[in-house]
Amino acid sequence: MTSSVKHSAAVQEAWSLVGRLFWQVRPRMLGVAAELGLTPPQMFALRALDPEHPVPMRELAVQLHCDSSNVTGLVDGLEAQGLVERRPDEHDRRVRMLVVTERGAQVRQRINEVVEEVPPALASLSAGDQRALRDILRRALG
Amino acid sequence: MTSSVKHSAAVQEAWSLVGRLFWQVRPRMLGVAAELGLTPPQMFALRALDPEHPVPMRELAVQLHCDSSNVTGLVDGLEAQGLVERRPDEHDRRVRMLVVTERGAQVRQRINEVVEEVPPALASLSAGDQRALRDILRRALG
DNA sequence: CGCCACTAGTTGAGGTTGTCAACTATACGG
DNA sequence: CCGTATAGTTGACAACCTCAACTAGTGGCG
Repeated sequence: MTSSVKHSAAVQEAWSLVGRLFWQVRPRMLGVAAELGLTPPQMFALRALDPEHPVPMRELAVQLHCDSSNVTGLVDGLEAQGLVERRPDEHDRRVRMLVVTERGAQVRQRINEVVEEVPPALASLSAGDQRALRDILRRALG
Repeated sequence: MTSSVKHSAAVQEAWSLVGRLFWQVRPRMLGVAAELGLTPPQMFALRALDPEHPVPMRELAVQLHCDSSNVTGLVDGLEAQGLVERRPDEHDRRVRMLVVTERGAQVRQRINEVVEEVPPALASLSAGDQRALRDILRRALG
């Protein structure tokens, strides 16, 4: 379905280097999940939630690109560990709002610390390169 | 365990933008796996193999950062679809070399086309930015 | 009001992933 | 030749993920 599109050799190589970057970071992600007693999907789910703004379960399913029934299980796990609560919605009795608990917020914070940890390859760049990289990516992603 | 390290705001933001890039691409990855009748892990496994240079199963386990017993199952799946063959090694009768079949190589090619497809955000950069991006990432990843 | 189509979430079946522990077969050093 | 180490498989078990079926609740429309 996806068709081959012509790309410059430069951007092609850049993209492949970005791929290597992510591959390098993968073990760290799995590590923090294990450290916190979460499975990777549970970790992504918690990270996708916002402690300030509860959302319906459906919303989480959309953000994770998965089926609602899958979210049921994920949330079961998070709720069992006291990281998230299902709270009935006031206006629509069908929906359950996902509320991040106090402890859930702490765990989520810890996850974010690790996820946002800049990989050594990037950290070792010169200050100028770091700024240039940021500026280019800003232009790319708006 | 992983501790917070000081990073410049610039590289921090750059890294977070890279994260957004990957999130954008995820659906495409899942899509091509489905299109080819593969599960994502099977797809990664096939992609990790080199049609030119067969490797022992152990080697694949290392590259995928997973247990050998897991590789057994993955390879079972790929072999059942005729994409990979287990071939005895000449020098060590314990090891099975993983040989990508003709059809396996075609499927792998298709996977790579999609994986290497540069996301629109990067493709829309100016030629100069594309080259600069490549050069910076080269310096980062050596 | 009363029907009907639609939506949120759960449940259960079924296939896959991933880990660990136990096992077989083979290699290799002393 | 014996002991230790390694490659791969198997089985048990927990989790993921999708689909189809179901319940409960919503909201439009005659």
